[in-house]
Amino acid sequence: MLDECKALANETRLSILEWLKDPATHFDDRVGDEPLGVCAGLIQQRAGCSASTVSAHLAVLLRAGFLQATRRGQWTYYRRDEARIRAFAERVHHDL
Amino acid sequence: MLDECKALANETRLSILEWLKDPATHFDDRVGDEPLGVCAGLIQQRAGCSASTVSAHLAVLLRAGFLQATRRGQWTYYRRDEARIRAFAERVHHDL
DNA sequence: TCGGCATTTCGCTAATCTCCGAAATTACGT
DNA sequence: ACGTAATTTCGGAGATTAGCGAAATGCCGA
Repeated sequence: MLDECKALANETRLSILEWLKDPATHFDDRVGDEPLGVCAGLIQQRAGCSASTVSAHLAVLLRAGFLQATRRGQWTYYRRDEARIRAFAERVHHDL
Repeated sequence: MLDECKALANETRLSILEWLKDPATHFDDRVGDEPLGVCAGLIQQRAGCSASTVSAHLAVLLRAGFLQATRRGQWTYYRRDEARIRAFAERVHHDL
C-alpha cells in the first residue's frame, strides 16, 4: 500500500498511467493497436522531460506493479497491468 | 488525486488512518465511543513521535480531506471523514 | 490574572525525491 | 566489426518532505 501510494504521489507518473489507458489518443503515432504497449521514447516525448527521468518514473510504476514491460529489440514497451491496478483499487476500497 | 496520494505516501499517516477506523482497540483509554474522535495527544503517544511531527501529519490528512477535526476546549479531536474516504476510493476505482 | 496543559507554528537539520547530462548497455544495420 | 539508436544506470545538484525542540497560541482552573 505504501509503495503503491508513493508511486502515485507524482504528477508525471499519474499522467503516464492516464495516457496508457488509451494510447491511440494520447500518442501521435498510431500505436493504439499495439498490444505490447507504448515504447519509452514516445512516453518521454509526451512527458517532456529527459530520457533518464522518464526511465526512472517507469521503473517506479513497474516496481509498484502498475505497469508491465516488454523488451522488443532495442525498444521497451510499457502497458498498464489492469489486473493489478484493479486489485489495488479494491484494496483501497476495503483497507483504507 | 495527487494531493490525496501524497497524503497516503507515508507510513505514519497510513497508520493513523488505520487506527482511527477503530479507536477502541488502537488506543488504550476508552475513547471508542467518543463520536468526536481521538485527541491529538493520544495519536502522538501511539505514533511515538513528537507532538509537532504528529500535528503536521494530521494537518496533511486534514487538507487531503481524509480527516475531520473538532476543537473542544484545549483538545482537538480527529476522526475519519468516511464519506470523503469512500469518494476517494471510488475515484481510484474509476479514474486510475 | 496567573500558571499549566494541549496543540500548533516556527526554524532548522537530515533524509528522500526529482531531475539532468554523461556514461554504460543492448540491439540493429551495414 | 563499426556506427547509430533506444534505453538504463550512475553521480550529482536542487527541491520537497520528515523530524525535532523551542516558542507561540488558546483554553482552563485557581
